[in-house]
Amino acid sequence: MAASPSTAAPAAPANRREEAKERRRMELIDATMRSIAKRGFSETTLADVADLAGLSRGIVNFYFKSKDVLFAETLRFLAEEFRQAWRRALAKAGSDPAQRLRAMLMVNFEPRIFSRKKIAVWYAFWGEAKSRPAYLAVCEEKDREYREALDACVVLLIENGRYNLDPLAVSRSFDAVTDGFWLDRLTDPQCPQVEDFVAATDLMLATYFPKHFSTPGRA
Amino acid sequence: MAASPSTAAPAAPANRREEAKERRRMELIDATMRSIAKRGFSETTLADVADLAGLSRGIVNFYFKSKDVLFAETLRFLAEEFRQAWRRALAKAGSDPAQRLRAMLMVNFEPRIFSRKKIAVWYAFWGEAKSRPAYLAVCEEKDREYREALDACVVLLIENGRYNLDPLAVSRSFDAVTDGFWLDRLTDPQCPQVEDFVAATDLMLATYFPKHFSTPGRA
DNA sequence: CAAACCATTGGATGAGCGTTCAATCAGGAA
DNA sequence: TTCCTGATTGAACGCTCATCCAATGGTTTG
Repeated sequence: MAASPSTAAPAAPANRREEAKERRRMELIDATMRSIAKRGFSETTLADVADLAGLSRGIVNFYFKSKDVLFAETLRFLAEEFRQAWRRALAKAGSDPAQRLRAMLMVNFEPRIFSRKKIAVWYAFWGEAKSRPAYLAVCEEKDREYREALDACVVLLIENGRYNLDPLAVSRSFDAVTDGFWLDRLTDPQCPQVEDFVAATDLMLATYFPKHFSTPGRA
Repeated sequence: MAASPSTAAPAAPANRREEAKERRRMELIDATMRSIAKRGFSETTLADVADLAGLSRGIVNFYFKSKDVLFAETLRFLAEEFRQAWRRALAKAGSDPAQRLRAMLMVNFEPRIFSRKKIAVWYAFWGEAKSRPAYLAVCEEKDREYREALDACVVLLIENGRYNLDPLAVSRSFDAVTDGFWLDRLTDPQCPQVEDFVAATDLMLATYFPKHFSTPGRA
C-alpha cells in the first residue's frame, strides 16, 4: 500500500499537475454527460461541452484526441462506475446467495446510478452502439461481466432452494427488468419514485424465490 | 363501409397518383430505418437515406418538409405499427384475461416487431427523446396506451385468481422486462433466439400466475 | 528574479450537411 | 400527337461544427 518514491510527497508539483489534469478530464466528461442528457447525442457539440464546463472552445481537443475519444471515455467512465458499484455491493452482501442477488439488482437503483442524467447517456450510447464498434465493445463487456455475476447468484440460489426454474431464463429476466426500469425512468417524466421500482423488484424476487424473500408490504 | 364516390374507382388516375406518393413515402421511411440501424441516429444523413432508397439527393425535402419531420413520421409509423399489432392480438385472444395478457406480451416478439432494424430505431429515438418534445410525445402516447391495456389485463387476472399481488408493480415489471429483452436483442449480437425470450416470458407468467399458466418445459 | 514549460485561449480553416431551386423528365389529358 | 401537370434531379448556397494552431497567461524550476 505504500506509495512509490516518486509519488511519496503528497503535494509534489508534478503530482498537483497530474491531479489537476485528471480533474479537468473528469469535468469535461461530466459536462459531456450533461450535454447529452440535455440536448441528446446527435446535438451535442464540443462547443456546448466546453460551455457547460466553463472553459474555452478548443479545450476538448487538448484533453482528448477527438470528439469520438471523448465519447468513448465517457462511456468507459460510466461502465467502470457501474462495475465498481456492483462489486462493492457484492462484497458488502456477504455470502448468502439471496442477499447477493438482491444486492446486485439494487445497484441499479442507487442514486449515483439511477439518475436521469446518466441513464440518458446510457440510452444515447445504446442508440448509437450498433454502428460504433468501440462503444459496443465497452457496453458488451460491462453487460457480460454483470450477467456472469448475476448468473452465478441465480444458479446458487436455485440449487440452494431446489426451485424448479431455468437459471438462464431467470437471470435474463432479472437483467432485462432493471434495464426496462431504467427506460421508464428516462421516458416517463413524472411519477414513479425509486421506491416503486425497488418494490417491484422485491416483489419479483419474492415471486420467483418465495423461500428466500417475503412479499413486500401492500397498499 | 362503402367507399366515397371520389375513391370508388379502383384504378382512377388520381388514385394511382396518391398510391404512388404513399408508396414513396413508405420507401423513404423504410430507408430511414435502415440508415439509422446501420449508421446510428447521429450519423444518418438525408444523402444516405436517399441512396438507400435508390433516389436522388433532394428527394426527401420533396416528400417531407424537413429532416426532423421525416424522423418524426418514422417514429409515428413505428408507434402505429406497434399499436395495431397489440390491438389485433388482443382481438384475437378472446376474453380470457390470461390469454389476453399473454397475447399483449408476445406481440413484442412478433417477427415484424422484434427485428434488430426496428429495435435499433426505437432505441435511437429513446436516446434522443429527452431533448426532442415531438419524439417524446409519440413515445409517451404509445407507452401510455399499451400500459393501460396491460394494466387492465393484469388487474382482471389478479382479481380472477385472487393473487396477492400489487397490480401496478406487476404490470410495470412485465412492461419493463420486454423492453429489456429488446435491448438484449439490440446489443447482444449472437445467441439468444426468439424462443428463449418467449420461454423467459412464459416462465415469468407461470411464476406470477401459477393458477393460469403452467411452467414451460425445462432442459 | 528570470527562464522554461505547460495549460489555455479563441479565431481560422475546411469539410459536411440540410435546404433550396431551376431545369428536366414522365405520364395522363385533350 | 401535343400539352400540361407534377415528380424528380442534382448542383449551388449558407451554415454549423470539429479540428488546428499561433498567441497568451500562469506556474514551476533553477
